[in-house]
Amino acid sequence: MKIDPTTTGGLSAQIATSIRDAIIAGDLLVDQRLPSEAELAEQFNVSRPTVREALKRLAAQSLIRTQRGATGGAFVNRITFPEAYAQQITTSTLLLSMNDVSFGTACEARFALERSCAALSAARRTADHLAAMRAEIHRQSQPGLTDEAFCASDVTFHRALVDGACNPVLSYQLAGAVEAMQPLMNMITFSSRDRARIVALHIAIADAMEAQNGAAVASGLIDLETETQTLAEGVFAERSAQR
Amino acid sequence: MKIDPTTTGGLSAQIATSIRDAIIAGDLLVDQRLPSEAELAEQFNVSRPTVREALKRLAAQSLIRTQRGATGGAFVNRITFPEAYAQQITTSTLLLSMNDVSFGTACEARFALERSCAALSAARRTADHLAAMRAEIHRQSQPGLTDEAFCASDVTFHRALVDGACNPVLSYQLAGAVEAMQPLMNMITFSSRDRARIVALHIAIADAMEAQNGAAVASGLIDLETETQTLAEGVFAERSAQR
DNA sequence: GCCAAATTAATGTCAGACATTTAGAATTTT
DNA sequence: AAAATTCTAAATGTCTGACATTAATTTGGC
Repeated sequence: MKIDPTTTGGLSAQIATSIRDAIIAGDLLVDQRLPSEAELAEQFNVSRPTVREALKRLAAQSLIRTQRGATGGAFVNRITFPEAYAQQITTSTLLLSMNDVSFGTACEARFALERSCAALSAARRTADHLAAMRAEIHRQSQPGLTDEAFCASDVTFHRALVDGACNPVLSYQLAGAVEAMQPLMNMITFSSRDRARIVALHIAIADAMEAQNGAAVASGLIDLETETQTLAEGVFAERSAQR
Repeated sequence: MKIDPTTTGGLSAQIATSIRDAIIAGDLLVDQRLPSEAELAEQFNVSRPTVREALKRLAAQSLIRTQRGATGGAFVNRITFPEAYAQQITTSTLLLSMNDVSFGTACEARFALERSCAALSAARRTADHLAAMRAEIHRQSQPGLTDEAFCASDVTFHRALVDGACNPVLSYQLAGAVEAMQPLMNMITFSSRDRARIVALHIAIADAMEAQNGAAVASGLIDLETETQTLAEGVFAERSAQR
């Protein structure tokens, strides 16, 4: 495992890249122990702090985990779905908030992706998924709910829909798309009339899920996207008028 | 900016979490300079190496960038789409390779997601997107192409299709799904007959794109998924027979 | 007034030490 | 002999202090 001097960013970055490539290439298998920090320092001909910085970089990406103690050390980590979810959500959220992506573009992407699992979810959803969706609809109907709580419930509703496809890969890929929209949605103030319309659309989708009618789920999602886009346009028009 | 002692994983992890939360919450804006390492060390009451480990963790997630020199320091980084792509692809690839996700599950998710942009891509694709797809089809038809090169070209073809939707958020979300499949596809050996069938399906999809017929693109993708799944089943059946 | 050299402030790296944790071996006790 | 306890060793976690490197700024000379 040698370092490639063409890669930039300092020694610790080069070492991190070197180890990461070894993991991706399969030279280091899951749960395999890396050499100790002192040994790595000797191998790469750098000091221990430099090695440590490299290892922390890898730990930040969940590529390794470290364990203290006599038999401790750095181990190649099996990335779990929850870990991958969390990373994806963080990255997606920041990507949207930092690149002034328009609401319309993000919304379009989100609903397009979500529609992709309509058929699968309708076919495979369990009673639990349906119950989770109904529960969120009930919560959304409560008066006195803050806008933030309403949005959070909306996210939970859609994640239940996505999870209904019973495909963990699909759930993972969609986690970022669904969750990253929440900050954007939070910018919107929902009147009680708006909420009623959204709840009605959610009910229609849940009904379609109950009937295992994939086409109806997809069309319900289209209606919901239209409603959301219209609502957002109104909000943004009002904002720019105030200026 | 205080640290939360309940978070686990050592001081550097706590400090990294604290700064990350400040960035996500918007307390630190893009391009804003963080205090110097020495100042952070004083603020958090830790030593400089500990602060540095925390900063390296954030740098690994592209949350900050560092600059040397008199006016240097750590700056909140604007995550670019290419950076986000790279992270997503790494995470997705490792997630699939380390969790023995079945080929069928991954393939299903990938094509479901890709179909989600069929309509948009058909409607908005430029001549460039179409040309890129045709170019890859031509490459795939070349005899003497290695399986790996064939798969790589396949990925490029599909990314061109996805990019045709002209929605960067969609492209980003799909990058992981499309690219992470490549290692799994590489496990398959494509006979020249297999390749011919795949190329024929690609041509059908490209033709549909040229005609801006979204439904035809979607149905072409369904055919391609069916073909891919059948092909994979054959390969895996043969492998298990050999055992 | 302009160009070059010194200054300075920051990150990058190194060396060595001590603290802490943990598994396993050695020892003592029952 | 078995079980509980203590000891030991190996590893990560952290601290201190120093020096190297980089790049903007200031200063000095022409």
